[in-house]
Amino acid sequence: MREASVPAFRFELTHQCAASGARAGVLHTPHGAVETPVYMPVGTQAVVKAMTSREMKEIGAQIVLANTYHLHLRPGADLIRKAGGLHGFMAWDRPILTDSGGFQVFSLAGLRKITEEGVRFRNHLDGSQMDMGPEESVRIQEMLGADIIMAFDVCSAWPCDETTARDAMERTHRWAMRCKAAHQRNGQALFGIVQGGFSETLRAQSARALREMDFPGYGIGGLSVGEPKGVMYRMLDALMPEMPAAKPRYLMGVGTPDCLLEGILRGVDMFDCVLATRIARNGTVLTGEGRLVVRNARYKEDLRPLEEGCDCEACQHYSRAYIRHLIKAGEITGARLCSIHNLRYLERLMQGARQAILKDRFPAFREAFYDRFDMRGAFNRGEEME
RNA sequence: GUGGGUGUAGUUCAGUGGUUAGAGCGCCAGAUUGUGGCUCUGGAAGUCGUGGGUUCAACUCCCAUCACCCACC
Repeated sequence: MREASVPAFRFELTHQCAASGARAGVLHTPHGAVETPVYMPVGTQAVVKAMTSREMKEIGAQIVLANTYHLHLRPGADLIRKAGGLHGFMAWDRPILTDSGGFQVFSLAGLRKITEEGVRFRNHLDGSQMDMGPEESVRIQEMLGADIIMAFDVCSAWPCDETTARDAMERTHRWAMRCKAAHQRNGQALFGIVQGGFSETLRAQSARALREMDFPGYGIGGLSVGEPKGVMYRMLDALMPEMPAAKPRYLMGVGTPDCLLEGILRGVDMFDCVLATRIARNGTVLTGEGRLVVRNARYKEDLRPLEEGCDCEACQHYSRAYIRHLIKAGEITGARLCSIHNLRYLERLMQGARQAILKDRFPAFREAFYDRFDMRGAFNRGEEME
């Protein structure tokens, strides 16, 4: 018997920009609505590093990620289920998305063996052996209780020959079917994941295959793994026409501010990325003018905020000189303030994008971003290889 | 005053006759895209206390001297 009290997952496409492929919508979940396009902060271990759930709310985060592999290893899904699922465990009453552990299969290469059945890991904490497959991943994700869960997929590397990419893609499709068959939890949405390496043909083929399986939403995986940005954009261009308009599209692991806008331009609704919080902990922040390495000596006596006009706690109360001092001194609060700023920066960027879409002015918004944002340096990765 | 010890990179120290003297930390910079990351990579930096001497060759051995430390008068 169905639990009528659990609202079903639903995506509402609110508006499509008349001047581009950019979309604005709303994800309706058991824990409330998420306005898209959305950047989802990553909280691998049931915490966005250095942040409390209350602070995440103050920043305006609508939804956060957690990771099946990491939480299964420690502290274990049983404990989290007993604690009221991830929502209860981490005191976060807004939506949560869990990644399946598929990406860990990829990033822990060398410590694992993949077969059709699943993956055998040597876990990175104590080296002991563990198995994970589509059914196991879904079972754990049901216990964790996120609003959106991801299929257990096979991610191929960059560069990658077409045969390897095709094998990974086809296995991803078979595993997607198995995830769907295994998934039972009411109200929780299971997203399939598009793979296909760096072949436009395979990407389109993967999107079609997933569409036929009829998932409530679709991840786009296997991108932003080191390829030039132009390659990633070509893959998006190739697969997007095959994606059902009525379902949300989630570009996994992206990214930098410019990549977010390029994704939105091409019709992506959801993103996640560790970049903002990771670079924050190493003393780098994002601003409308580009990246600012506040750790650098040039900011030693700079009493201005990280970014003029930013409404975040760091910018409202503290100077670059102070935050640099904290970072240099290894003080935790330095990492916290940079994280708060970067998360708030991306939140504001996405809000701006959404407003522009609703006014059919997304291309102009994107142009205005590039006019100010300094793309020199790291954010140019791979472009010279084009 | 006597005896002993120590003086080498910003700092703490390795280096005891043989190429352009090393390390940790610090400093400077770079990296970071579904987090194995308070991480990783690279760089700058020393007339080896000073002055003599021995030697083909001295951070290294000898003498003097200065500074600091310890012990004893």
